[in-house]
Amino acid sequence: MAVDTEDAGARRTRRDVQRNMERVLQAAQELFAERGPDVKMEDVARRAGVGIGTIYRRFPSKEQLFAAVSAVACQHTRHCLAQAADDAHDPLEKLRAIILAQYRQSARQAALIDLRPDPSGVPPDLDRPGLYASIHTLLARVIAAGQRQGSIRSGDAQMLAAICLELLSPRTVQNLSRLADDDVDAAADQVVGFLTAGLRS
Amino acid sequence: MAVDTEDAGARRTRRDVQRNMERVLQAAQELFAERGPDVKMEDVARRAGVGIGTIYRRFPSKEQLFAAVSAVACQHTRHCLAQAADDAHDPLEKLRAIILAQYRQSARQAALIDLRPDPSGVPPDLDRPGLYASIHTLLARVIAAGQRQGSIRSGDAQMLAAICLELLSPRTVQNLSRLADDDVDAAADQVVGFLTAGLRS
Amino acid sequence: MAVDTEDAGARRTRRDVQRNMERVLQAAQELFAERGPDVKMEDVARRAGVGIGTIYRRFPSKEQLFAAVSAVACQHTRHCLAQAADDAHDPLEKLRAIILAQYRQSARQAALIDLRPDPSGVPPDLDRPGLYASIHTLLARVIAAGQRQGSIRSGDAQMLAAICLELLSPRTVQNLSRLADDDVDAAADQVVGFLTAGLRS
Amino acid sequence: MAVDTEDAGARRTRRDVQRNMERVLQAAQELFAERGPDVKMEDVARRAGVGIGTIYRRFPSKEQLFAAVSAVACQHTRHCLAQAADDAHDPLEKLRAIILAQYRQSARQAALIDLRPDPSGVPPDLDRPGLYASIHTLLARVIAAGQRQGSIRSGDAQMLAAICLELLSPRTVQNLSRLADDDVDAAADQVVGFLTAGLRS
DNA sequence: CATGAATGAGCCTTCATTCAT
DNA sequence: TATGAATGAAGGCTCATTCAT
Repeated sequence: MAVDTEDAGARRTRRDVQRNMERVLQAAQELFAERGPDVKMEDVARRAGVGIGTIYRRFPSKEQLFAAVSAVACQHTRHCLAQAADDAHDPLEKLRAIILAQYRQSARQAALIDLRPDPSGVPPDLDRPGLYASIHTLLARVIAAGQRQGSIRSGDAQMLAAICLELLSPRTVQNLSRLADDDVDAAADQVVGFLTAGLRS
Repeated sequence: MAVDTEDAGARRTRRDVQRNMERVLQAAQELFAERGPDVKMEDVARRAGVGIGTIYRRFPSKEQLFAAVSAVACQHTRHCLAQAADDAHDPLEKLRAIILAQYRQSARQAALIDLRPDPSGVPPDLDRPGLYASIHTLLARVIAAGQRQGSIRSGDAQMLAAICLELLSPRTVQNLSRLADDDVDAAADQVVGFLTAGLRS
Repeated sequence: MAVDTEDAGARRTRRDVQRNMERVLQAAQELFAERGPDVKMEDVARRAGVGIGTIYRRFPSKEQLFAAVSAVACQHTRHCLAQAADDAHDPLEKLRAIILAQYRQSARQAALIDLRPDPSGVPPDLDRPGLYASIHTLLARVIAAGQRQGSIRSGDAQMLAAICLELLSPRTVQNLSRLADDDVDAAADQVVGFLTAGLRS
Repeated sequence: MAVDTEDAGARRTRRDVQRNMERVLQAAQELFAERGPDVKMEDVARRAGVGIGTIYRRFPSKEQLFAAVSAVACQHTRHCLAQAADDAHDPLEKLRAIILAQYRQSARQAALIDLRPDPSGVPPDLDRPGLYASIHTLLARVIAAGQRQGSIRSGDAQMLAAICLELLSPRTVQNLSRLADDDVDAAADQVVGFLTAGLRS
């Protein structure tokens, strides 16, 4: 029984810790998305409902917290986009699904991650380069497949994929969604219509 | 004679002042473009070759310096784009010219200004909203004209204009140019091809 | 049986507690000696193999832990030196024994305590002043005895004792031992020779 | 005249800056001596009568301020001791002069620098190692000279010099001076008497 | 009683802004 | 008027201490 009690205690503690870290990541994600990387650590702590020390226990610096947030969001994004691509068979349909996935995430308040290469290239950002490469490759393959089967007009698939990526950047998603009265599906439809018109052969 | 000397001094001073301000704006524009709005005022001063005090004499705060840089660049951009629109008669040609103008500016090392609305809306940015509105209106009118004459496919002209604007953002311009081996004309051609395909009816 | 069990448990617990405290004192002593008073409580806890909470249960503050370490080491040092003084009859021999005792402690990795008065006087250090006074008195008496019997040259016994103490400070012991290739007996011999030459009448 | 005025202005400014830095070094020296390296930068600034920013303008970190203080004091100390050694011809007299110099500095409130090797060896301390080596060499030579001419007893000159250095450490100087009712000359005399008795052949 | 996660005051450092020269 | 030294508020981070488990 003593053993059981101890185990339960240990398990409970660990669950709390786990939940605190999730709260921190969530708060950081929201604030970074809302106000950029210049948010104060204290603000992150406040929104997470913890003390600053708690953040620093797991993330030794602001930079690393930012990187962690980025990594988490990246994995999520990659997963969503790959999933969307898998769920459709026609290349144009795949593209449409990918775009809708990204636009709908903003409606779900899920953090959007910037999928574009960073021209300044300053922060290594852990997984970001890998993410960019994999997403870019994913899109380029889908487009190339469409070109081979004739449903997408010819042209540099790399460049066309890059253009798609630009139209999936967080700010673009937000701007276009806002212009469509926050009806992300409408915004996505416009973009999809535009893209497919622009890509179709 | 005393008067003459003073006059000469005053005139020279005025010319120096003028030149100093131009240097400051130039330096600020470059640094803001290179490293974002977090550059230090001292760095701006150093690159401009003046003391910090000199900057503060004309621009009472960093925010206002930033706004001034923005305003200058905006005016330039608006001028270029309006010019490009005037020089062509067919709506699609106008669009093509506008896009080329923006892409070529980055090749000329001229600072690109972000023409998109800022979703965070944080900085008042003096002239920016006006610029955005006028550019957006310009594009929407060109597109609407194309729709009326049948050369551009139907759809929400506001939204289509917004999509165009997203593809003219500094980072997009840089990313796509880089992907085309810094051949901005090639990048612009791809985008133009894409846009016209996407817009054409 | 319940009683027996509880008793056994209590006894075992008490033994554990005892051992934990010894470990904590040992770890603190080592770390204070190695890295000065700026060691982190967490490092002490880690080396002791306990949680920080365990330290705070017995020592309500870092200062008190430091004082406790000091007190323990002091008692040990005082014991060693008094012992050394008792084991010899000739005053000069007593001194020699005292010095050797202090130098050999450093070779045994035993923590050396600073026997000198602290000019800044900052930390109350519980027992330290008492220790200093008693050691100083001990040395002064040994020297005065030597002076009375003529084996030590005349002079202010207080001051001569103070000089001896300076040559017994931890850092001096370490520096001189190191210079003698870590041969503490050789270092002690040099100091003893020096001291006895300087003290002898 | 304009030129003159400007020059005067420039010179005056530079003099102020110079004086500020001297104040900072002075304040830092005093506080480091009084309370060790854990003083707050703000306290240094307050005692120097400047803002913290002013300190950071010249000394990019606390560590570097500390190093600068150390370096200044070192040069002064080395100068004093070398001077003292030059002013006497008999080796024993040289030693006496060196010791008096160090003891009298503490009376003059001049910062004493620790001339001994640091067993922990942690801080690089800019010039300190060089200082230690040069002082140690100086003392060893003086002692060796005394040994050659017979006025100092034989023994390891390196070790004897090290013992002298220990008796010249700031804390020793302060402790012994205090014990002699702050009569540093008396304290120095005792140490000199002790040393020469211990060194004389 | 032991644990170690959480806390937050406090320190070092930066940088926008002011002001004496 | 131009200069750049001085200022000090603010933010990142540490670590002694507390407390829920």
